[in-house]
Amino acid sequence: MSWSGHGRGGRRPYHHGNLREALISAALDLIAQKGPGGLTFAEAARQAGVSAAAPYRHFRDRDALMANLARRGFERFEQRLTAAWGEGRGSAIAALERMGRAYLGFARDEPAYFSAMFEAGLPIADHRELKEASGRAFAVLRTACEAIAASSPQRPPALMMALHIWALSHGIASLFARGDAARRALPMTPEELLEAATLVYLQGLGITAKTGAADPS
Amino acid sequence: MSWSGHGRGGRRPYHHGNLREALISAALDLIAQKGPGGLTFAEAARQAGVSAAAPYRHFRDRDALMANLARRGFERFEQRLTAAWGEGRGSAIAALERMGRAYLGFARDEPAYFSAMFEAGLPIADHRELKEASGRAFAVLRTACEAIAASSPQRPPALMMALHIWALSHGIASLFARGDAARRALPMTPEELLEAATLVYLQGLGITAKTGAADPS
DNA sequence: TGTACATCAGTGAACGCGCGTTCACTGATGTAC
DNA sequence: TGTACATCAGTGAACGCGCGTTCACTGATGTAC
Repeated sequence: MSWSGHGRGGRRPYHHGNLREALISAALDLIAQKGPGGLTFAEAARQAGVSAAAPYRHFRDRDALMANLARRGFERFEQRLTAAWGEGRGSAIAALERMGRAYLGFARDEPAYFSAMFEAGLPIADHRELKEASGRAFAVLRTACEAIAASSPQRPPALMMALHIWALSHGIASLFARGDAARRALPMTPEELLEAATLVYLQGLGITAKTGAADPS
Repeated sequence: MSWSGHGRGGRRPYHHGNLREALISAALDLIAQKGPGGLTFAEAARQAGVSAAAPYRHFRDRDALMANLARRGFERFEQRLTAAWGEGRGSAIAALERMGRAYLGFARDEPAYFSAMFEAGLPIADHRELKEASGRAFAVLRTACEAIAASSPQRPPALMMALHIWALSHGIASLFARGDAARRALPMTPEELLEAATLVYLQGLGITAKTGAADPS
């Protein structure tokens, strides 16, 4: 980060050089520390080391910054889910378990993104970009469920499966796995809880693990 | 509400008479309209028609008011779940379905309470009253699961069942059933989604509806 | 039944603070010629 | 290669606003005698 260290000589350069990214990073810090309400334009500017007026060159207002955060969050989330799915490598069920762990891991490792995406009160219907980014992340889960449904004799509706798994993962993530102070205690790991629930659910659809990897015993 | 209408003569009485309740009611309005961050002491006082200093006679600060709201929310929630359970009337499974609908109904009808309970960022571990009230609400669900587990040949662990059903209900409630702008669209009712998921889950535990009331067909 | 007094629940003025936002400006950068 | 100029990304001062909080106060209520 040579542009922020600006080497020898104590003088800050007039141009920040990467203010947009610096504001986003500061905003994530603020949300992680104080929740979505703790994000203010003024404080983000201060943390980035610029005047209070500077952020207006990059974001229309606080809400635009928050929506940008949420969009980025959904993109990172999608990437993480896609990597976990890994084209169903191993077995589709093992891959679904990996996705579940990826969901929980995201809530734990990126509480600020999680908060911006799901708890900032952004009216998702009003932000097209946001709705689309959210849709792309969900599509990964749906693809996984389609693969599993296709190999099941009962042929359960994949959309329904995907919504169920999403809700289950989201419930566990927001109640028990989140990486901030609102996390509730649990007599086991969230991963164990989710894995057990998923296996019971799949069992209910007549789907059982074909590989040894995910045997419920 | 004769104490706020104060009949003939336009003069407001010096004493409000029920300020504590009025503040709580105003706070719920504010949260419902603008989210947890929209609750300020000053605005709540204004809506209740008193000076900005008056609330300090009843709550130490904004957080104390929020925590009080959350506690009341859990109590109402517990009542609603208890009523829905109704000692397992009908069949235990039918009663569990009623509880699921009660969960979603609460998120829809009382978005402000729901928000204060789950999204205000209160560190639940630090508020003993809150943790206990939350625990009592969860206990209702656990009781229901114990009844169902007891009548099942597999004897699944009731605590695990209760956590699964809680997470599932909570996920659907916060994503799709909440009564505010953050609700996501869904190609069915949240109730249908939850009922289907619950039946699949129970099926996975080897539990099927004994009465006709909840046949998955 | 009346009266004195303690207690309670409110007032309203005041203060400091931080935020959002605008404005004319200025320093730096990139580009056309 | 140099130079003029347009454009961009910041500054910093200023303003209004609403919030939190404290304070001495005052009006109303309840109770002891």
